[in-house]
Amino acid sequence: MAVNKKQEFSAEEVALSEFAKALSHPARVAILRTLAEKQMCICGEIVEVLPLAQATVSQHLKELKNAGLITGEIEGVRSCYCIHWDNLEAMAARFEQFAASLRALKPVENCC
Amino acid sequence: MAVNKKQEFSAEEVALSEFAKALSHPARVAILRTLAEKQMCICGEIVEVLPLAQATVSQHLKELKNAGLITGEIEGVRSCYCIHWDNLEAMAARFEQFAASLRALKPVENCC
DNA sequence: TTGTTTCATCGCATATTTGCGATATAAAAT
DNA sequence: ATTTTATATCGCAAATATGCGATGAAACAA
Repeated sequence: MAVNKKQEFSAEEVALSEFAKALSHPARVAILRTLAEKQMCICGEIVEVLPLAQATVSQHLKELKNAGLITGEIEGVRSCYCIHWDNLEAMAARFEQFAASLRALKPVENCC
Repeated sequence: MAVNKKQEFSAEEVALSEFAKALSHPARVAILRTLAEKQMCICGEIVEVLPLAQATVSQHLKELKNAGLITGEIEGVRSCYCIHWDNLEAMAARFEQFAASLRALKPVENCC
């Protein structure tokens, strides 16, 4: 019945999966890359770079903001989005730690 | 109209987002962790560990298999799932490279 | 004041995901 | 041959995600 069972998993698993979900659409990956490349806060420029309508981009920006990966401030008539570097590093660390924890358990010989 | 625009992004962005999607549910993170911890191919034991029905676990296993992160073989009446270590490392490398590519562009002073 | 610009949000349509009971399948056990 | 066991798949319901046109809101320009 599509009950949400996500909260029955460990906090770490949920946290990792939420970061992963933030990156689970190429538009959001592209937005992060664009924000980094611009070396500055940009606004509607993202819309011009992506093959998506303004409303759709705005929604992806909102999701990245909810995930904590970017910040967004209204500056007059424009909006200024930046990468939240601390949280981005926290996400990278989480992914690395997860990979490392699996790697540490890798058997010498795989059974299949 | 919910047209799928994913293929209008770069191959790298799509590849990263697909790996991310594989990890975007805590059940799938938990399955990978469990497979690593067991140090062996396990079968229905995953169902006992997770708070999900057998049919649901089977579906998550299928998605992990489609993403290339695990292998699955039928062994008599049982199924044997293992982590696909090469592809797991490929995924880890992709995430790391993405983080590194953003990090390299981090400005000395953030504008917001 | 009246437009114009920039962006967020609403409302809708469609697609995909999540979850599970029921059933199918196939090997193994009796 | 029949039953049991383990697992995949089907079919459904509900939830969530994706996409965008239309509209709203707020600053700015005329």
